[in-house]
Amino acid sequence: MSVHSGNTPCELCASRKFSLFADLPEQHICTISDNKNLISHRKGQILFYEGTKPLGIFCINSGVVKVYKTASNGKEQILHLSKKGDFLGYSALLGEENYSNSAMIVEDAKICFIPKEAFFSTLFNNTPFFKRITKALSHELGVMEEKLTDATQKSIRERLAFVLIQLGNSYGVEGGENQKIDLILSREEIAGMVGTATESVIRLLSEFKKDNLIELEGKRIIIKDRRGLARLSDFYA
Amino acid sequence: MSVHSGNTPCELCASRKFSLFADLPEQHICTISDNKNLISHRKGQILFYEGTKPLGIFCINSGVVKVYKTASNGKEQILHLSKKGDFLGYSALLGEENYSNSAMIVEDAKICFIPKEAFFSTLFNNTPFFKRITKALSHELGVMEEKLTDATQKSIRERLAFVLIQLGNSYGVEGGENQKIDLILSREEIAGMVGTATESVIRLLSEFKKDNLIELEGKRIIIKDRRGLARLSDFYA
DNA sequence: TATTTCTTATGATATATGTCAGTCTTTTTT
DNA sequence: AAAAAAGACTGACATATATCATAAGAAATA
Repeated sequence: MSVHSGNTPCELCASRKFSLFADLPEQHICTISDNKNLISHRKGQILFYEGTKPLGIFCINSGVVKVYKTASNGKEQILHLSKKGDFLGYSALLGEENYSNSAMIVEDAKICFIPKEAFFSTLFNNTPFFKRITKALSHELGVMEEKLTDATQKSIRERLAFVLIQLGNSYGVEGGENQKIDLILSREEIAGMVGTATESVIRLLSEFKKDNLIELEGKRIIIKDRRGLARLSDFYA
Repeated sequence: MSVHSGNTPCELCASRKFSLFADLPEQHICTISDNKNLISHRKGQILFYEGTKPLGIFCINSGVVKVYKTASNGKEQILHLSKKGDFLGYSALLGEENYSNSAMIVEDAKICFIPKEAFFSTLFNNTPFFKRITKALSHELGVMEEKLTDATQKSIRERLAFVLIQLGNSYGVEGGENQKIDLILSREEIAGMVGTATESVIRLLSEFKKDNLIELEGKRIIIKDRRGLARLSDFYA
């Protein structure tokens, strides 16, 4: 974990255009920029732990982070994956609560930490920005409600198919007919995304492979029949 | 559904002290008050439908409302129950999206409708109020994440026990050793809260009764052994 | 009051999925 | 390169829970 203080000011940051900072006025960008800290993280490192006190927010410059909760049986439920341009940890800050979830690096990452003072000062002096943050929060809530509904009403097979489609959308690189998911997740992590046992994921993946829906290349998954997966996931019904 | 325009100004509303409007300054209370509309709703009526456009927020003065999503198999997943003092529909408004869920009256209710203009004007001219709304939103997100984790990692029995405890907390009236849940829900609705089939709820309830955890009085449920239920719901902790 | 409709309840049955155990493979460490 | 650890995979098995069917009870309607 290495600190690059003063590295790449936000004004010039390439991943800013993907973020909620996208159209922040010059003045506020500078407040943020002067206070941020770019840190490099390796796979497996923890960004924050459930139950601890948030001191600022994180803005992902590169890499992938999983945000998850640890259930009482010890298993991880992955709530979402975050990548370039995503903000992390603002919900705990705005909720004035300790983190309700944990975050771990899944793919080596460069992440800016913005202390809460700088974040809040920008937020409370810039209503449009505050609105955008609130909008993002509301959207996230809707997504989570959808996930809850899927979790209780859909089968594991349907949910796995859906997770694969989503991974394809976010991390897919096209190659002819196929779409390769360019992100390495363990089977256990995929199980954490679906909310099931690791063995079930393994079994269903080989089934999907047998049915020519996907291709397996070690840990890598290649989607061969996106529509087939969509049909399976009950996306339209 | 009857309209009582100008009924009980917010200044004098008894349920305001339970709400996010609790310490709004006089001036803003009046903006809200002058624009609101108190409407009486009967059980079964719909407040809003998933997919439609929000035009304002709802503030519950009395009664109970269920907020739910309809899954692709036609079953309802109840996301939460709302009562006196609760706000409804602000998430869709702030997210600038159509309603992501529906709301139906579960117990006859009096509900104020506040048009979005009045709500927004208060929100954007009163940062502390905006903060409180955002705080509520963040909290809701955390609760939803917890529900998702429970849904994937706990058994139906555990979840039902937990739902009963929560219903006791929110709608319980004490009576000696026991706690009567003073809210009439169909078994189907309880199933919707737990995220399971109606028959499973019925079966588990009679099991809980046999184990002397609860008492059944028609649709009404009386909690006899709260600690027993808690133990059941939180097996590992 | 009779009739219809909805809800609760119980039984029989099927099955998806979790758990446990063991092997093989890949990755990491020494 | 060898040893150790972690992860992927497969099989056997148990079971919680969904589904279907049917009946009794309650509530709504005529």
